[in-house]
Amino acid sequence: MSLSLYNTFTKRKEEFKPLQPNKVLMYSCGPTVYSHPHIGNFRSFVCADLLRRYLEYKGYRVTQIMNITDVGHMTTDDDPSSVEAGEDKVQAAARKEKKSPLEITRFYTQEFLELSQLLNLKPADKYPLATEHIPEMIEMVKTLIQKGYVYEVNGNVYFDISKFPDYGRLSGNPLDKLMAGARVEVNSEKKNPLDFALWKQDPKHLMQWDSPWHKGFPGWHIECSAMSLKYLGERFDIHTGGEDNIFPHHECEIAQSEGALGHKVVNHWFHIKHLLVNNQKMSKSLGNFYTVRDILQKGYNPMVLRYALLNTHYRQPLNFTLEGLDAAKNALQRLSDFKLMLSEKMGGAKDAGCEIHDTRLETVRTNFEQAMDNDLNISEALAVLFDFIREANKSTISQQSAINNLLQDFDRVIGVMTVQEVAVPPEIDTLIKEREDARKRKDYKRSDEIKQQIKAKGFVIEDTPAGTRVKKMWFITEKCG
RNA sequence: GGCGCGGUACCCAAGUAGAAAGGGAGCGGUCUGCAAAACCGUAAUGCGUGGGUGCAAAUCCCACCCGCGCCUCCA
Repeated sequence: MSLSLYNTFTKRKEEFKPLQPNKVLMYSCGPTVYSHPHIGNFRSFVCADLLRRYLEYKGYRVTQIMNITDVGHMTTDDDPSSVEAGEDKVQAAARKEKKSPLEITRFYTQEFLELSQLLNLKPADKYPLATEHIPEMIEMVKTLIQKGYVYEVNGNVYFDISKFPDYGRLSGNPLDKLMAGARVEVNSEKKNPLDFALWKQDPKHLMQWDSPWHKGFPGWHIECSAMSLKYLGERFDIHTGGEDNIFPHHECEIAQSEGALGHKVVNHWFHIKHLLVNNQKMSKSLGNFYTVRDILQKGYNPMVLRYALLNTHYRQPLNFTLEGLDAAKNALQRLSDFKLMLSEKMGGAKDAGCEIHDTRLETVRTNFEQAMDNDLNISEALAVLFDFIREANKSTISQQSAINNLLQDFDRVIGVMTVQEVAVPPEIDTLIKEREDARKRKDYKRSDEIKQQIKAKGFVIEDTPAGTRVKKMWFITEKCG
């Protein structure tokens, strides 16, 4: 079976064929590290992670590079109070927080990596920083100058898009229409309003590097071209990013990389749709803006957030709601309870009788793979899993290990079942025994009191035909109710 | 104005021509000291609206109505 993926460049689903057998070179657009990452940022990282994990599940060896953008974004965004027109986001944050740009980017890079780990993202092979690759960027700009794609005005270096006829192809934007609808142009230095900066000079900018042109700093787009070339080479398989990157960022990247190298560089463009909150764009003024930390502080286990971000197809806008987060929590609880049932070797319904055979397990696996092969249809894949769980819950289970292997394999892809097993603390054990005694005496009042005490400590009591069982409340803390 | 995406039950969400998946919530059961878990039953005579093509349409075509994204800040 082969994987088919939608390619933004061709606007079709295509069979995925790596450049080299069994190997995939993947570049993921990473964060700009100037503030706390929000759940929308992480949707695209989680979806890129899902793609990577599924490729690995299928036996590819994946090399994944994720850039950290720590310089260069221009901004006049929806928070105008904090950012001056044309100011770099990192610089604006530095001014606002009264710190140096380096302190800012280090802090938020660290936070990004911590959150990535919490959300069970497989670490990229390398997280190159833009500011540590200035020489590579300058090299590439030099090459572009040699090849005649570039012009220089007052120490600013621009890419001349008229030299690159394919410009606009990725996004499907006809250039004349783009110009017709372009926002007010403030920069009269450019030959064409769509020309974009490779190198800028601005004496007020806090971060400055020497260059053959003028002391200054790189344009945003050049970092991905330079760093993907350095770490993945002249051609690579997949480039991922949020849909907002299609234009202009990735369009510019294609122009730079292909201009410099003289051939196609990226085979497959993989873009993740944005998420909405309560069917509206997330924004601070609407009060529906959530950082990843906001969600975790509400008491949700990071796996719950991962599941919620994952469970809608990546090319579908995801409507994020707190209700949806609770649904995700309960779905994970169901998965978790199923694993518990398996580990306790308890059959399901007493009158079940049906047995699950190995051939059935293979069918489940095949169905899961077929769903994922179809452009990562995670919703269908999860449906296969949940159908199986219902079936297994009412069957006689005689081969726990085969089922466990199946679950583990699925979880190599979805990555949500990895909560650490924690031993039940002795104090809880004592309480359980005390409760057992109370129950034997039929002192149910006392028994229920103890149950409450145990719950307050984050564990749930369940009396099963096989005895009393205690479960850790994994997915949400009491704080959230 | 240009390019593109979406509107499927109470909520989320698959399905793109041939009997409307799955998750969550609710309700009714079985079980239980009570619960929980699990299981069973229950939910769209219908897939934004109006037309059209087909033996057959959520699925194709046309029009319209909503929502969203991008058009040099954005994952």
